[in-house]
Amino acid sequence: MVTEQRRAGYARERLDEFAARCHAGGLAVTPQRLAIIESLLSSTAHPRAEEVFAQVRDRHPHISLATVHRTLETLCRIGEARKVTVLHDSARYDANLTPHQHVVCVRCRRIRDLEIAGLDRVLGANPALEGYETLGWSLEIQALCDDCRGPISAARKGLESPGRIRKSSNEQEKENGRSQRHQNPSKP
Amino acid sequence: MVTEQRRAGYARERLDEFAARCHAGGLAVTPQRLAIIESLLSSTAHPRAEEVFAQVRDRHPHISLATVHRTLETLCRIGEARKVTVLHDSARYDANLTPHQHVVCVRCRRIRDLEIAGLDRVLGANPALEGYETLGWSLEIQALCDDCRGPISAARKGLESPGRIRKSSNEQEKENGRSQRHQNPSKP
DNA sequence: GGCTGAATGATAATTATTATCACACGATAT
DNA sequence: ATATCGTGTGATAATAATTATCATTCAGCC
Repeated sequence: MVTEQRRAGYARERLDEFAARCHAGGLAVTPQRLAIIESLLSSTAHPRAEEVFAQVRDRHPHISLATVHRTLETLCRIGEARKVTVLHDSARYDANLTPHQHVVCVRCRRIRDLEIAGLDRVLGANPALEGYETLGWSLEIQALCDDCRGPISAARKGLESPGRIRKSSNEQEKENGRSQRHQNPSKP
Repeated sequence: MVTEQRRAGYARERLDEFAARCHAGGLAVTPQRLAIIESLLSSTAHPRAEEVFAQVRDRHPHISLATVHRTLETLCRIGEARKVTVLHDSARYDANLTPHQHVVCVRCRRIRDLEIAGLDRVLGANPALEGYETLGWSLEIQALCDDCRGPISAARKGLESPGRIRKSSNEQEKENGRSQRHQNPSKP
């Protein structure tokens, strides 16, 4: 995915398969969805919903911003796109400045520290980073924790689809982390 | 940072040095700041602002949520804490499903793809991941790009700290278009 | 102890995102 | 093709997180 040619070829391929993948995922192939995936595939800028909206609007002046948000999350759910910012719902802070990484359970959103040896060796002096002054890096592992693995319980049902988790009056919060927000099944 | 003992020792040390570090950073040492760093240091839960707020409130019933938000960002700015979710302001999407990582310029927030070899080898079969079903991982490198390096110009001042970037009232809009929300000088 | 600029609290404003719901339309069977 | 059905969409309201504003307070320094 380094050259423009490779990117364009990849995009064409993905676009060709899109209808089939929608069907596989039980989704209707709508002009809006096509426009959105096409816009995403044509960009290397990791756009925000608003930016996709602006681009798609040129050809679909009637499209709604809500549809763009919805569709982007849908694309992530069926594995056609991914969110660069996985833990996006609200900011999380950490005063531990020792080198460490994080595992995040994609369902309950709890975060645990992780020490992974040898990472700095892999990252150090990477030629791809030419022109950048590296300040730091963070690795996040998306996973399912023991508690959240297994069949979807009734309590958890309905949380599978993406959506901000809101404080619902009857909801008991776990020690930390809110309920699941979106699936991110993309496996590198 | 694996055992509780080590964590507690680290926290005590950091707390002891906190006042000195504030002075070094040109910041006043206020009870609110002390309470917030103490709360952060006492936790391994990577709390949200709201959660820190709840904890700090026990001893400082008059503290404002805005202060907690402000202070957390301040702590990040002087390097006393870090945001787990670096690109937090708004969600960013990527349709490129080939294995790749991202470099983010912390000033202009542009994201560029990166291919780093050997990462999967380092991550595979890590004993620290016991009890987790790994779904994916993402590595993000924070950096300064060529364009943004160098002395801070007047125009760029204030963009140093991570966080949402807003229109400042004195900043006249140069575009009529609606998406002038974040500093993002276009460059592919 | 008093001065001064930075920090805070209270609150309004802004922004991103999601919920709701009436209606449109894609998919499938006829 | 046509009718039918259920999902998807557009418009808009609602919600949540975060930041701005501004009067007041207080930490740091004399």
